[in-house]
Amino acid sequence: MRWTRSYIPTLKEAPSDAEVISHKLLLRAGMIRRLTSGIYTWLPLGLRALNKAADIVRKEMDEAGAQEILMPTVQPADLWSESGRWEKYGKELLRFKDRHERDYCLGPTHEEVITDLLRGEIRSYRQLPINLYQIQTKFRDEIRPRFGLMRGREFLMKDAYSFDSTDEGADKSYMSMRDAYTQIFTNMALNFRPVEADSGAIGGSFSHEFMVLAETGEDTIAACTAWPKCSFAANVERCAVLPQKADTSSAESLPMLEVDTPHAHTVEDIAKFLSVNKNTILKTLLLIADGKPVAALLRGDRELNMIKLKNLLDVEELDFANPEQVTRHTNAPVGFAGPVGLHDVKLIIADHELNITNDWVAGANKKDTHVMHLNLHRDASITQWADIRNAVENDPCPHCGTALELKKGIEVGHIFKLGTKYSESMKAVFVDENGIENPIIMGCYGIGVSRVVAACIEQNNDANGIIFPPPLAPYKVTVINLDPKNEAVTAKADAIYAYIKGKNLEVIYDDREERPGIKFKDADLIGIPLQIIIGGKSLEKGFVETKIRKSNEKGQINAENYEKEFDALYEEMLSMWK
RNA sequence: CGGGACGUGGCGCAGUUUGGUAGCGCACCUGUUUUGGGAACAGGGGGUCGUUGGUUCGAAUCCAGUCGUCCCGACCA
Repeated sequence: MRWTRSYIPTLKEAPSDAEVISHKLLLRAGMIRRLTSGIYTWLPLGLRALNKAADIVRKEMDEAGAQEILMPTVQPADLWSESGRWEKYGKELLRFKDRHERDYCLGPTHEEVITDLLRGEIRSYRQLPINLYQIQTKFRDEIRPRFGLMRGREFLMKDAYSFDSTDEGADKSYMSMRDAYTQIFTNMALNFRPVEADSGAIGGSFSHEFMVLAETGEDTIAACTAWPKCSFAANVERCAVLPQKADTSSAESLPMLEVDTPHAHTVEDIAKFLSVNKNTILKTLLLIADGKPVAALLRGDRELNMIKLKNLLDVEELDFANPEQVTRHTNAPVGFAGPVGLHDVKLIIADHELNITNDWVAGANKKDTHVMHLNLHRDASITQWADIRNAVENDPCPHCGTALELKKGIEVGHIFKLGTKYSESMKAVFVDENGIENPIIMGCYGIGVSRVVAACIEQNNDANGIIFPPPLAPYKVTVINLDPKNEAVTAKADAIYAYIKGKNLEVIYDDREERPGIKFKDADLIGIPLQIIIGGKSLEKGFVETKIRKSNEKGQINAENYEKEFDALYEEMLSMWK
């Protein structure tokens, strides 16, 4: 493709509303433009990268035995009522009515549609297993779209759904998708990790996320430092924290003692006021779980993990209590809650880490007062000891005990074993060998294709722009004609361009009548892996210049017999990404 | 939804405090000279100052509403 015939509107400066690097570079490189919040147009260069990602996904899905279909974007409300999600899904589901006042939504995901499709087709176990997927535009009315493509409202997603007649079969389907995903992200030359994840609103029994490691990631993952010997990695949301040995040495501790702590209502304040470390303070958080008050006890320097607590209590809604509720249940303003004397709070959950000592500082449920030497076993009545805090750096790995480290990640893929959640509510059944009707066992598997492009750029860039890995690069090579008015230069550039095109490599030929500086800057910005530069000065000396974007390695190849040298250079560039 | 910031030619910004009829850099058009890391000079085109209403002789500027965008928190590919 000649640059003069393509539409690549690069920008010298990024629009001020772009914050993260991938968003800025996508805009500057002329790959995307914003239409409205969280909704983007893909320009030619960007679309090429997007299609590369989609093609890699498609190839591996087909390889894994899945078959591509295409489902509608607009979905009828009835289906969502059947699964129960019309009520449950919330505002993220964009709803609207047609001219007959019938309710519809834009599909944020397609479990309902695919289940509806297959319940009409599948009768017998002989028709299973089956795995269908699509690469299609999704719409989720996100609370806060941000970071350009990273969290858009409209985005391209690959979603696959597996249907099995047995549990073992479903596990096999799941594992095969896990392998396919690993292959897909490997083929994209991304630095990623599969991690254990929470199954969230989609439901189901277990799931893994695929995380691209990047500083700007919105998720935090806890990974075992013994990698790759131990492969454990989990979203901190669900990373188990193992109980530690109880410390019984201080069992005969001092009697509990009230102390005045005027105006000290944060852990910080109390630590300062009493000159103690935050980890000797016990904090008591009041929450409302499906309308009932719950107290969660944690070490002062820890964070409550709402997901763990929610799963433990098995409730629909879990929220922090508001100040009035706190006052009602503790007889004190916010900041003085403690585990002793919470009469109408029936559920008191203590993080099992609190076992390590029997000497705590805690709130006294009285204004401006705390207690010292609190012994939870002696002084409080704990409903349950459990793992309810977020994992932190250096916690032991749940698999091997080695220290964990925390890393930032961008979620680009998520796989779920759904079980019979949808097949039961929507009556998708089959008849087994014994003539008995059973619900189909399902799995669902997603990849954020447009997010992959953003994540790739987050991971591969420098001060000059994008550094595309060859598998996702819109073009593999760029031929830069530094002086289009110079006949000798142009003849050579044309010839090299034709040669590379003839090899079936995608090549963008910068034939613009611009100053060299502009072309160098643009080539770096759009991140094409290999640059071939033809200019008057070097051509007179009998060579053309080359630059590998990733290593910034500059070289030259013979201008007369460039074929072999080019081929070798191209291979060298590819090997840098292996 | 709560908290914060912003809205002025395509992009980046100044001007708003203290009202007087819109400016700078980049980009664009014409010409000349240039031509190896975002050229120089000269000339030129383009803006209902997000929008609505109010105050005023006069509003980008003051007041009120409204729309939009971005950032920080609960969601998810």
